[in-house]
Amino acid sequence: MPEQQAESLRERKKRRTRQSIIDVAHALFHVNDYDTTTVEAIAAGAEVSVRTFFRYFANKEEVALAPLDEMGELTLTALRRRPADEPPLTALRAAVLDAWTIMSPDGESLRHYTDHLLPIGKASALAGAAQNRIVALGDRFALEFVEGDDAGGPQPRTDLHASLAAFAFLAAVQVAVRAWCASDSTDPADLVANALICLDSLVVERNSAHRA
Amino acid sequence: MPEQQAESLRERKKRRTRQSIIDVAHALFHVNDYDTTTVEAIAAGAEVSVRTFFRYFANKEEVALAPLDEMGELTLTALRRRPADEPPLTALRAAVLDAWTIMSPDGESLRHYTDHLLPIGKASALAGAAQNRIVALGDRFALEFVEGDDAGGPQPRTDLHASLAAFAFLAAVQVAVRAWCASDSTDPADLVANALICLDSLVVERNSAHRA
DNA sequence: TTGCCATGTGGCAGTTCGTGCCATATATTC
DNA sequence: GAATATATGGCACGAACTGCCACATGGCAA
Repeated sequence: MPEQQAESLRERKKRRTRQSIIDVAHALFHVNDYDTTTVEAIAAGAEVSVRTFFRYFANKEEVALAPLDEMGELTLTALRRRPADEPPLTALRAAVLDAWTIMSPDGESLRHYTDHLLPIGKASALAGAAQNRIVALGDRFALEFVEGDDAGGPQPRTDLHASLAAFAFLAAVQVAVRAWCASDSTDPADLVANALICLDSLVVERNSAHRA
Repeated sequence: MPEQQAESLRERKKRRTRQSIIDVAHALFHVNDYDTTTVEAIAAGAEVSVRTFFRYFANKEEVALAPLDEMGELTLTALRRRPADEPPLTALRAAVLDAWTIMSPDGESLRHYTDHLLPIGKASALAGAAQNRIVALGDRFALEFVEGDDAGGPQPRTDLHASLAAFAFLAAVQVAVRAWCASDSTDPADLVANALICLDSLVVERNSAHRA
């Protein structure tokens, strides 16, 4: 059998356990909220011990933000598929739209993503943790724009510009997401619309509205 | 006595206790690091009970980030002094430079600020909490650009643009701060230089460097 | 001064998150 | 089927908080 399953029984079990924990956790987050849901309850629901829970996830935040991480990976993958000579913001804009729409033709991926967005937006304790992940993601985005240059050493200017593009982009997405969470819409299309407004106005920001 | 002291004895004691906690905490953060410094040790150093510590600060992060909050307030004050017809990013850029330089002629304020920046940058646990404060600050910045308009109701487009300006600005500052923390410089002037690069390139981002 | 009231403080018990350690159970390999 | 590797569970423990109650201290009026 050439196309043997690469996953051993052990790995399959681990994968299922991990997914089970995620599912149970988010189900509980939906009923109660994040803060009042204890790790003990999640572990019990997933039929593992609390100790084992912490072997799969370093902390409670991590399981809550797992979907966000997934979307980050999707976007990073989409970014790497963009032509190498594209300006950073253009590439990032296209990448996130790819990750949100094209990469899930039925829109299920985006729906699955937005379903977990509200609980995150409501739990203020999660906002900080989410920002941590976003910073890490921004650094990886930035790397895409500097690596490949001749010298491997630090290039302050280039690094600054690459980081700036990445984090300005992430700021735009976050503004869109936060506005979407604050609105009473549950339609992912509204989120995309918000994101388009923000991303488009990012590059023409210098001409934007004046103060009140 | 018309110019009587507005502060009662009680308020003076509270202020001193609060400042004492902050000072002791940051001194300890400097010796050990943030994570290994216990609230118990801080409370003991400030000669208050742990219970009282938590009456002054909701959590350990809050005392660590107190200097950051101060600088945020300074910047917000500086922003409000800018002419009302200035474009958002221009006003924000001027405001933060004012807060960092002009508002403390001797540069002591900025030095005092940067002294606390390194410990924050090193403690990853603090990064998330810092982001929380920054988000709150961004919202207040954004309010400066929408309030005063005729209708008090929500104006999605305006809000999006105002928020975007605020958070893109904050992203630029953060990139500058992070780069400064990552470098081995302890000179506040280098931080200002970084910030200038980031803020200036933010408005011309569309013409910036291409991918590797 | 004396007394009353508001408020700041300390101590203690208890909950939750998170970790180190060790014994046990389950998978993999030979 | 034995030897080995790895996953799991249980327990004890530390640290961050919180609620509750008793006490002390400052502010104020008679």
